[in-house]
Amino acid sequence: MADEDHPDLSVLSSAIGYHLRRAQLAVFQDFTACFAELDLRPAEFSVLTVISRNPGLKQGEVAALLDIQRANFVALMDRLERRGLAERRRSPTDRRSYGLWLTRSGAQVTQRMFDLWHAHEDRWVERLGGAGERDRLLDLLNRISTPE
Amino acid sequence: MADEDHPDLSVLSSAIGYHLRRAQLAVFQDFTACFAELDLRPAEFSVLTVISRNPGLKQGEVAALLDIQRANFVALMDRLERRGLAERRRSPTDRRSYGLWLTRSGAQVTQRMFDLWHAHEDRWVERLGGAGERDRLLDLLNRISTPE
DNA sequence: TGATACTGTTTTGCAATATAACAAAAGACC
DNA sequence: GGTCTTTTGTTATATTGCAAAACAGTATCA
Repeated sequence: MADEDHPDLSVLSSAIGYHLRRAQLAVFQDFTACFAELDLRPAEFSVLTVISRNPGLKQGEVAALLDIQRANFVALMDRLERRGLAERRRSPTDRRSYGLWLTRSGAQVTQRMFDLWHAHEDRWVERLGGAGERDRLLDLLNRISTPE
Repeated sequence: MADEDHPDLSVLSSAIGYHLRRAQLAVFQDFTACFAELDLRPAEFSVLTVISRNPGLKQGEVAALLDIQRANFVALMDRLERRGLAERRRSPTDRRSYGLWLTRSGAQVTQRMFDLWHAHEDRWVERLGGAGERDRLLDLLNRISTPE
């Protein structure tokens, strides 16, 4: 039992999932604030990143890489295309599929995006106590999210 | 640029938010599977936990503790009440507010819930490499989610 | 050729979350 | 005591993220 002013949260305070959710929320909120200037959501950030590093990848491949359902990926890509950041180009060998590419404007935005991202990321690294702590965190998170 | 079979995800692979999201998703999916037997979502788990440890807390207080909007808490609590797990009792001193309590049946379910939870949690601790690693992870996550 | 599998798409539903507005009640202040 | 403000639970509504089913066009393969 807890006293009046300081409720007992001890069970939750040792729950991995509970803390993962809170941390993820904090980082995503900061992300949204940082990228308000470019009006980019986390999912769009990751899509632009993948396309910029791997131009020409098929739509379904990008979706699978990011664990996004093909069906949900459509509207996401529609928006990037409507904003002139990325485009679908018909595959010359497979008329069902599209390759995804950045537009010239999309490449510029992506460059600015990476700059913003480094600033965002650096702040969190500092808060964690340095790159070493960041690596430790990523290692632990990978043990959780890597299958098997 | 990346080769065909192994797309370059290096930028994302060092992104804290990206890995937080993936880890949180993995843990929550496992949570859902573990608690299918009791048909409890993560939010309901946390509410039952708080009420069981702090019976009589006001509805708004529980919501605030868990960072749940008062408005969204209503339906959540409605469901727990409809299932006979928890109940609202009018405060004797403030006719606007309710104190939240577990029912007898709710207390039993909560006990079973904690058992399931320990099994769920232990699996993840083992996967992390022991309680020491778990504590290290929680410490890092707290540095992220704790304000300032 | 014909059966089967893949690709992008549409539609739909559910759950989580956020905001605005409201009535009832409490508290503050003169 | 009577007004003004704040709190509490609630309703309604919109948005977002995510998942499943079904479909048409296309490729693959026996």
